[in-house]
Amino acid sequence: LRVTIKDIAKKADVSANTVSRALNDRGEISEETKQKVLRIAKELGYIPNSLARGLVSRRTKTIGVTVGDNRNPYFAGIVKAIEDAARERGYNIILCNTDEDYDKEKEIIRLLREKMVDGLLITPVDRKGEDIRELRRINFPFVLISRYIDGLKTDYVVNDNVTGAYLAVKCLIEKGHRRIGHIAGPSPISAGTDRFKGYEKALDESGIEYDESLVIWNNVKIEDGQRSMEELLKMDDRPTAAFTFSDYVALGALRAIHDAKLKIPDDIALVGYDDVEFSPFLEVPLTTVHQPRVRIGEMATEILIDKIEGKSSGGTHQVILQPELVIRSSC
Amino acid sequence: LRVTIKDIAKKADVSANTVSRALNDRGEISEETKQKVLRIAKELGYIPNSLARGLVSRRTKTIGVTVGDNRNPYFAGIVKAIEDAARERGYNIILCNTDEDYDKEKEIIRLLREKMVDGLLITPVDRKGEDIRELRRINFPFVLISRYIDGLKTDYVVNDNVTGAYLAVKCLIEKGHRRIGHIAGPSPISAGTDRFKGYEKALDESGIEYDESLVIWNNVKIEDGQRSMEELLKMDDRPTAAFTFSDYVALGALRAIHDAKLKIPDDIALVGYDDVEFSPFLEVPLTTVHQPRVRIGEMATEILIDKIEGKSSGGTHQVILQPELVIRSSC
DNA sequence: CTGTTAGCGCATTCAG
DNA sequence: CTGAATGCGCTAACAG
Repeated sequence: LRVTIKDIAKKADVSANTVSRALNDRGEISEETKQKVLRIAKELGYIPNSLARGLVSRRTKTIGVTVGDNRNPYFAGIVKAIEDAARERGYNIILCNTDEDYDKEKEIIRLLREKMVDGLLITPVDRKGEDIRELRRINFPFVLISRYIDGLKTDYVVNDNVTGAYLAVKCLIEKGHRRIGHIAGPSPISAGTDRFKGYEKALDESGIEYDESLVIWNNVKIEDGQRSMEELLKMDDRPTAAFTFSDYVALGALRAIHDAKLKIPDDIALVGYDDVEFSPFLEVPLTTVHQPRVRIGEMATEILIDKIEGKSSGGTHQVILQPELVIRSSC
Repeated sequence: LRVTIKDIAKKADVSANTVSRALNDRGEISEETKQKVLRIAKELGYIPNSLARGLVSRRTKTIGVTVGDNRNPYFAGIVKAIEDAARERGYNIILCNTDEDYDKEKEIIRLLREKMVDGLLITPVDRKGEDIRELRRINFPFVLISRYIDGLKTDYVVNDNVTGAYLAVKCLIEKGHRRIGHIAGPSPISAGTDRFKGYEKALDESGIEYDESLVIWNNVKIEDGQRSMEELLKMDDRPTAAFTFSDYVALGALRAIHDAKLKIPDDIALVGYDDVEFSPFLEVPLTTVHQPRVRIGEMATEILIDKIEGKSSGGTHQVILQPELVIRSSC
């Protein structure tokens, strides 16, 4: 079916090896035969077979990428940056969604290793991350994105979620809010607990007592945000403000607020996290915490590929970017 | 380095072949040796090598996916649906962004064929699509998504863009608008010209003369939408309404309108296309045309994998879904 | 400068 | 029921 170097060899009346040399422009070969082989290869519409090549070179030039859900514009931006950076260096990406499910993540990583990806870019779904620790143990190349694993000394590119959340909630407090809800992320995710810590810290610093009933965990999807905000709103002593785990989740919160015919920020103030594309354009422009998605994706990719190709400067790369509060009208 | 069936064979004191049989649960093999092999494989932490397997089976269980830009929520939704459906059937996806560039698309398709993907899910960037025609010619499995190639009888899943756009513009006309701008997509893309046709048709039907200066082509990114809307707004006889190629592009238009301190829909009405996640939550909820992204992604994936696995019911699958106008407050 | 040999890891003949 | 041989397409090592 597909034309191989053997076919070219036959037609060019040389050995398969010579064809290989011509195509890869490697080893000694006369300009004449090289040109001849190249010409015939083109005539025959030759396309190399990466499987065969990878089998011997032990390189596939593809990296695995796992994110929670590529529809979340935060992840979408990172994935785009990764894909651009990877292709720039000759790599493709296999994209997988974990849906923030640990078993799924484990399965995905196993599958990606079967496919012999050269490395992994992972947004781990669990701070414990036994699967990730295993990767570390066997020295498989990977870089964590946006989240880390407790006590694991490994490469990652994250942002300072504690500080980011702290800034967000402090902004709310400065506007006079004392009862502030938190529509939190999943607690197994480092970004979830870190943003919660920032929330706690801001309250604590202002002498506001922490009220457990104001924190609803495990919000990842839009519907999660809606349900949680509905819950917050039907409290007897409902909060006057809320900090959501992400802008994406805030979309659901927005719907709940809208359905309850409440006004932002007068009835309830809102602050998100991530600063995604749509955030400035919402019904009321969303105050949020900015993260440089392009840089995050690019850096993680560069670190990973350098490591794969042995160009790593040694040592572990632990990048912690400083987030930035973007104040708009929702608070 | 990595443990192979040979390693297992040695330890289990059987031939490599027997190991292969045990692992794949195929061929005759005694329950006893099978269990033994399986146990040892697990002990050694064996992970099969898909490259080797693919080299002989001529199957990689991975499909290539190209979209314009995975950050556009429309594509993001489709990609998520594809990934889910593909994994359900044991496939992974290699995701590539074309940035709506034909040369990039060509290069991507070549690369994906090198990687021996079993099939391709493509959002082609050009109605002429010589590269796609070539795929058809050699009978390589692929399904087009959201767009088609002129006169090419091949599988695709699209929506009726002419009708969708027609409905959108008619809605504007019914509100009394006569000068309606069109922030159009790229003209080489079938969806771009088809939505333009729908626009023209609606005008024509209402006896509104077509004014070329009201149509600005080639809008794909948010900034494109902004620039084009700015252009529309600074016209002497500026339009009182506009129809944008996509909701994503409408985001940019929104910024331009906002910067010009104009009100929607009073100063200028707006209608988009796609009905993405954020559309109901914008400053003024966006009237738009709904497309079922999950179904589109799922169907395309099913059709492709059926074809790959020879389960195709024969004939070409040309699915044209009917779009639905979703009226909100922007018009 | 070029051809021959061997092997990457696995699955598929075919013998036994 | 199991083992030995062969080959997928390509590259690397060694001859010539």
